Amino acid sequence: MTISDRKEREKEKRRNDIVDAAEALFFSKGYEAVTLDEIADKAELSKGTLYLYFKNKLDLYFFVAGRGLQIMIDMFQETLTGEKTGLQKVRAIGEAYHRFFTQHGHYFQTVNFWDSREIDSYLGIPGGETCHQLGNQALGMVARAVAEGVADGSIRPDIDPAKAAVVLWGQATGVFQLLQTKVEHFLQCHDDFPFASVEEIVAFFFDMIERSLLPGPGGKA
Amino acid sequence: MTISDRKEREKEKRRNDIVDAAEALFFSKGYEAVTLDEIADKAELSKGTLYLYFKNKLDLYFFVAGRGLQIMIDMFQETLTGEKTGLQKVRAIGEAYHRFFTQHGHYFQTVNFWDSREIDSYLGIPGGETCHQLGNQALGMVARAVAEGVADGSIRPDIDPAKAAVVLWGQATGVFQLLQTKVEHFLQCHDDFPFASVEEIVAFFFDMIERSLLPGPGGKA
DNA sequence: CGTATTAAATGACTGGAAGTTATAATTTAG
DNA sequence: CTAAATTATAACTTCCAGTCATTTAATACG
Repeated sequence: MTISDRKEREKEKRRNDIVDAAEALFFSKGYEAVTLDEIADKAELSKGTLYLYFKNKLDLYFFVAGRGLQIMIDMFQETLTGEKTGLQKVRAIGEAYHRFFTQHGHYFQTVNFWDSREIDSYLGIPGGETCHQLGNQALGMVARAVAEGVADGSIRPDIDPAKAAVVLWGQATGVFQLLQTKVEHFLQCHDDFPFASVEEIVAFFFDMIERSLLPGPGGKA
Repeated sequence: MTISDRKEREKEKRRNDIVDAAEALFFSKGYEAVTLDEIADKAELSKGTLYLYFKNKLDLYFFVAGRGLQIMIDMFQETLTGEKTGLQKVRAIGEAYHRFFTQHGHYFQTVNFWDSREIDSYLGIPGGETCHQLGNQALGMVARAVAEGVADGSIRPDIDPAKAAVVLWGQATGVFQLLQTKVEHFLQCHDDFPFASVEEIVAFFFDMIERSLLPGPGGKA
């Protein structure tokens, strides 16, 4: 079926072009400020056509988020090559997540927009389902790294990998989100918050995490 | 000026009544699904009148968030009574934040909606300004508790209170947010995430935090 | 080649919601 | 009791997501 295959590929490419246009606009103006007419314009298509490829505006936005998640996962994958202890892998993922945050701030924001919604609100929408799956994949990578660390002794044995993955994920996301929305504020309030840089805070955060995972006194297992 | 005082109070009361109506609707249907006509209806006022008391829909929503923040701060205040070490105070605030999250989930969500926005997007809106101020107040309480802990030796000395406050706040918010939006999912996926309860995760989170603040080996100061 | 059938694209249209404003009602002051 | 000022109203405007009848293009077939 080379013929319907080609059509399939063309359709996929068209879909991709639309996401390209949408992404540029979303990144520059934010979700609400962008209209579908604008996107259609930029994609050199009519608005009606958009609805042949996406369920609605949110679905389209979630496709952008899906791209972000894929980039993030690829960055995780890359960083896991080489010999590492479980703890080192956890740290590597954390640092990759931080790189994703700094190098792809717009994607981070978009992913967060998806992630901060109740599950029910995006299951049933194609783009949302994709995000859901990719999100689980990312969380699974963290859980696996923690499990390895418990196995090889680099992480304290009384830790449940699944629980730890959820907590680590929430923590990192929360810290990055706070930094993204409030950095200028913190950096400006010299009196209350005399920070040198965002990196300083991130370094402190990673240090905290490592301390809490390390085997040592107080292990309750 | 008892006369303009009374007017002032009446205006304040009217404003409060509107927020009451808005809050009920926002809590039951979410921000986007609520229309100003509905709110006006419920408040037994016309839509135009709402604009005499609030700048726009978002401003009104931020006033609800402000209520939430005030409740939260009051809970923090309450929990800080009695003799406590700095570390105990940090933990107490953390637990109060958790209680706020469980007992006032709708407020938590509303506050989060505000908190996850860039500063510029809410400065200039009265409700947003209020939230901003209250948010700083809450963060300040955390920073002060950490500082006390460093002073009394219950927290390791190489910690910068301001930095720690930001990180702790981000961490807790991120974990709670993740739990709020994804609990059912985690509790349902028995295979990957065999959780007994949300409390278990929260307990684990608090344990992690305490470990990372405790004085002990590895202190780099 | 030319015609019929199917698929893809269009853009005018609809419904609904945020925000405005001219007018009316009410309250205050003299 | 009347004039001025404040407060409330609801009809109106604007804008945008989403729909659909129609047109255009692609494919299959005689």
